[in-house]
Order: sequence, then C-alpha cells, then structure tokens
Amino acid sequence: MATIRDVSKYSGVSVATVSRVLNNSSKVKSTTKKKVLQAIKELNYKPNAVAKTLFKKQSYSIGLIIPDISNPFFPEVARAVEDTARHYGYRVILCNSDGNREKEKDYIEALSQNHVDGLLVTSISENSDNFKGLHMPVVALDRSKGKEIPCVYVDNYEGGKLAARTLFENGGKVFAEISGPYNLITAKERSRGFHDFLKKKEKTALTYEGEFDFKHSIVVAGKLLDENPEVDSVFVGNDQIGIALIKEAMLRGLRIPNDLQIIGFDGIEIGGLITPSLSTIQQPIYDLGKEATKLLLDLANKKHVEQTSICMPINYVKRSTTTG
Amino acid sequence: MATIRDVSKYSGVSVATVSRVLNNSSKVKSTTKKKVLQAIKELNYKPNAVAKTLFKKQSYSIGLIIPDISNPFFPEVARAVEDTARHYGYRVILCNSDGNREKEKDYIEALSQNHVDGLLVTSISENSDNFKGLHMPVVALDRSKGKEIPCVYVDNYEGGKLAARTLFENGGKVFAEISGPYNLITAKERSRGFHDFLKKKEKTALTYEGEFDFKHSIVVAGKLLDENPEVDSVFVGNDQIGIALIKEAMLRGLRIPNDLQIIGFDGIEIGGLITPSLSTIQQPIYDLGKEATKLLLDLANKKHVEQTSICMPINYVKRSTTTG
DNA sequence: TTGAAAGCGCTAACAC
DNA sequence: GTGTTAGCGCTTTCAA
Repeated sequence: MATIRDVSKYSGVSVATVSRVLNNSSKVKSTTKKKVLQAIKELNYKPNAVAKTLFKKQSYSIGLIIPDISNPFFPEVARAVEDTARHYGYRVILCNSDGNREKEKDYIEALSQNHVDGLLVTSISENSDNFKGLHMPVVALDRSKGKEIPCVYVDNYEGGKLAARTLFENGGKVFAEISGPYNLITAKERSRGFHDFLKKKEKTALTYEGEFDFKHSIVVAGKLLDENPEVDSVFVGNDQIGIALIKEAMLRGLRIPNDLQIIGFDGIEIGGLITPSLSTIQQPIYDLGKEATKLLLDLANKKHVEQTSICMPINYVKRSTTTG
Repeated sequence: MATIRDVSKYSGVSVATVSRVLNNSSKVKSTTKKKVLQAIKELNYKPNAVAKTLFKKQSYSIGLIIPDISNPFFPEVARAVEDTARHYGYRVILCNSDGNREKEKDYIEALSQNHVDGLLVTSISENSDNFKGLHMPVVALDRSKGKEIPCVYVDNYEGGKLAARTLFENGGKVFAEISGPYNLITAKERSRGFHDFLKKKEKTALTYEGEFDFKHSIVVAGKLLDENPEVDSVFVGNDQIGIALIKEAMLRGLRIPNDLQIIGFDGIEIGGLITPSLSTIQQPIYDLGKEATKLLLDLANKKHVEQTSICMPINYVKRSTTTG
C-alpha cells in the first residue's frame, strides 16, 4: 500500500503539501496540486484512516449497542442509524448486549479503546454506571425520560393510556395485559399508563408479565387465554407479544376482533402483514433512530444542541385486531 | 486519558517494559510486572487500540455488507456474525448496500481505508469487480457456488427442486411461482430448480418475477391471484413473498392449504408465528453467518483452511400452508 | 530483564 | 506556497 510519503516522493513535493491537497486544508498552487493528484492516481494511493484517527482523535465511527438485532424492532432502528451515520460520513459498529450488563460493559470498554466518537444505546436497565466517566457522548434510545444521559424516546405512559382508552371505547368488558419485563422502564411505563386509565374508569385488568420476544410470548399468551377465557380485550407490551397472542387465540378458535381485541405496541412492519393485521400503538421507529444519531453526532462534533432530550410522537394505528 | 508513557513514568520503567507486560510478549521480572500493573490500575490506563492497529496493521474488526438489515433474513445473519466475531475478539461494522453497486464500492473503500481485517458480503450481483485488488480476505455469504471468492452458501437449485417435488407430491395441479429478482443468482437458482423438476414431470408453472421484500410482494401476489384463480400450488422465492401471498390469499377468501398451497424459502422466524404458518425450505441462517465468519477470520489470520467454499444443508419444514 | 530509539502513516505548527 | 519536523500512542528490534 502506498503511503503519503510515496506520493510525496513520486510527485517531488513534501508530505505536508500532499496532506494539504488531500484535505484541502490550505492553498496549494494549482500546478503542484495537479502533480500530486496525478501521483495519487498513478500510485493508487488511499489515505490510511487509522493513522489519521490516531492523530485527530476522531474515528468517524459510532457504536450502536442494542439488546438483540434479531428482535424485529431493532433492525429498523439500526437501519436508520446506519443511514444517518453514513450520511454524515460515519460508520457504525453493531453490538448485541442481550440486555446483559457485563456484556454491555465489555462493549463500551472495547469501543472506547477504539476511540469511537460516540455511543448509541438502548440500555436495558436504568441505573447502570457503565456510562460513567466516558470520554465520548452517549445518547440513549427508547428509554423513558432520560436522566443524566441525553435521549430520544417516546411517551410510553401515554401510549399505554391510549391503548386502554381505545379498548375501553371499543366496548371492552374484561381487560388483560401481557406486559414486557418490568425491569425495562419502557415496559413498566406502558403498563402503568394502561392501568391508570382503566382505574379512572373503575376497571381493572389481569396482568401477566412477559418478555419482548416470540418464544416466551407464545407460552404466556397461551396461559392467559387458557386461564381467562372471559377476557375480551388485551393490551400487549409490544407487537411480538401481540403476534404470539394472535397465534394462540386463533389456535383456540377465537374470533378476532369479535371475541378478542388486541392492541400491540411499536408498529413493526410485520404487524401489518399478518392476518389479522395487528392494531398497535405506533412509534416512529426509523425517525427515532435517525434523530438519536443526529443528536449523537451533534454532540460528538460539539455543535450547539437545543434539546438533549427529544420526545417523539406516538399514534394509534387501527388494523384488524380491534373494532375501532 | 493516560498513555503508555504515563504508566512508564509512574512505575519508573520504560515504555517497552510496559508494553511487554501489557501483551505478555516476553519475560518481565515479577516485581517490575507488579509495579506496572499497579500503575496501570491507579492511572486507570487503557491501551489505545488505534495506535496498536496502526502499528500492527490489524484492527480486529470486520465489515459486514448486506443489502438491508431491515429485511428479516439479515438480522439473524448479522446476529450470528456479531456473536462469532465477538467470540474471537472482533468487532463488526454494519453496512447496508441496498444491493447498489456504487454504495457497495464506497463501503469497501472506506472499510479498506480503515484497515478492517476482512469483509463479509452478500453481494447483490455476481460479476462485480468491487472486490478486485483488495488487501484483505473476503467471504461471500448466501451466494451460489462461489467463483474466485470463498463463500458459504446453500444449494438453492436443490431447494427449488425440493419445493417442486413437495408441491407435486401433495397433488398440485396448477403451479405457479413468484421468484426473487433474477439478477440475484440465489433467486435464479431456486427458480431453475423448481422449473426443472416440474419439467421432468411434464408440468409447467406460471412465473412472476418479484422482489425480496414485503411491499413489492403484496402487489405481485395480488396480481398472481387475480389473474390466475385456478392456481393451487405456489413456490415463492423467499418467506417474505410467502407471507405477502398468504395475506392476499386470505383477503380473497381462499382456504389454505385446501385451495392454495404455498412453500417459501429461508425459514425466517416469523414464518412459524403467523397463521397459517408458512411451510418453507429452510436454510440454517444462523449457522450460515457463523461459518462464514469463522472462515473469514481463519483467512484473516492466515490459518490453513481446508475448504474455502462451504455448502450448508437445507430442509423442507412442513407447516400449515401445505398438506404434506 | 530491561531500555533507547526507530517507525507505523498521518497532521499541524512553524519557518522560510 | 511549500518544506521541516515533531508528535499521535503503540510495538519491536537491537544493545546493554
């Protein structure tokens, strides 16, 4: 591989001048510039980004730490993050933490030693000091009401209320919920909003704590249905649980939405493609990733940011698992 | 951030010695080692991986270039790649090429300038010289019968045949296919296998060329159904097309599998969770990613590799869109 | 066992 | 406008 020194020799100028034309950093006589460009071409020279990073302490890369890319919510986020990062000339390093604090810590350490310019995180738990004392900006994604860490999020509490209101207004009589795991603040908030609304209407809801993945959800959904055949309205912590519930309900011959109404959360693409299609509280998933990335890059580049905490809108999407 | 020089001063030894204890590269007296370790701890020193990379020309990172992480096939692959890479101490940089040659080229250039140790690629098209003259190993994933480039793949032709045989033996009378885009060798091969088998049985199949994504598939599926109500057996190029076809078929009141049998390709998780669940030709998606990564890392570390071309098994998974 | 020093490929003062 | 040079933080000969 040719180096800047090779180019310098080949074109008979100093490395400083080569660097100058490479970066357009200061004026270079057009004839020498031409010579340099010619040499670069002939030697097929490519600057070594690692050397540049070492000097500049800027790697043009960010770390994306999510629980699990195979969880359908995250590919859409990851895509948004990568698109946005790429647009600004950054690369993204993908990390699956499985919501494991130790694993997350390992990633952070490795990433930091590699001098990434920032971290985008969907942190599994709130009070972790994995992020203390880092020499780079961190933006949290999909975490309710950020603490010290800048974040881009959605009002999960309102989402839960919205689901409850919808089910209630659709004439629900016996309510139930399969929530996400309570150690996730997002899941907790959705649940709280749901119950708070019902309480105001002097209703209660059976509650099952679930997980945000298919396998586990199948089991919980089956259990809910078997133990409570009288339930007619269910709010689930995310769309994956919703899809599992639909499957189990159909297996048991329930008619949806006549016998059972279901509202999910997230708005992942597949929810609209199954039959019956899943009504849901939709988050702007792509935009969440996009805004988070923008915020992170602004922070990394020490731009002035108005808001280090951005709340994105949610809305109810009526599809076929609800009557209205 | 403390540097190796700080540690050296603090502990009163040379940087060389610090480096030696850091890397266990040669014997260091245990008392001095202790001193160094102590200094490292007190200064909270972390080696700068960028500097190391510059010197060693090894970054412990690989690039993963796929068309689109939001396409449900790829998250499973990406997860496998990241798990495996991580296991060997490597990081992975995620790149979405959208099957665009220029974009792919840009990524390769950037990655190569950042001295990644290798590239894992799902190349959209065969004869691209984007990979010519690279100074790092490349492994292709999910590409039929590799040419010069090492690859990990599946016998798509056999898969197509298997689908045809299954549909035929299930008593299909009027066959059709919604293939993937023909510019993808994988799609082409699946299609070829399907038609070849039918030909032997003196049957033919209507063919629609589709895309490997939901949105487009909905349209094509609807068209197929409307234009050919007599079709009773359809092979689709991947599971996403299959899911779209199920949706459209149910919309039209067709009973599955009585009126219409469908076989997909891939075996993505969601296929088993919808109702009716999608019968499919399953690839070992996770293992594909895992083996490809292992192969790439072996290549990157100049280990002896027996096979630079690995064919993984496929199998038919009967679910609810077929009778047998 | 240990240290001095060169150098990985680049940028940015600083001098001319 | 352009060149010289001192690093960025690390590893690795080579000597001692």
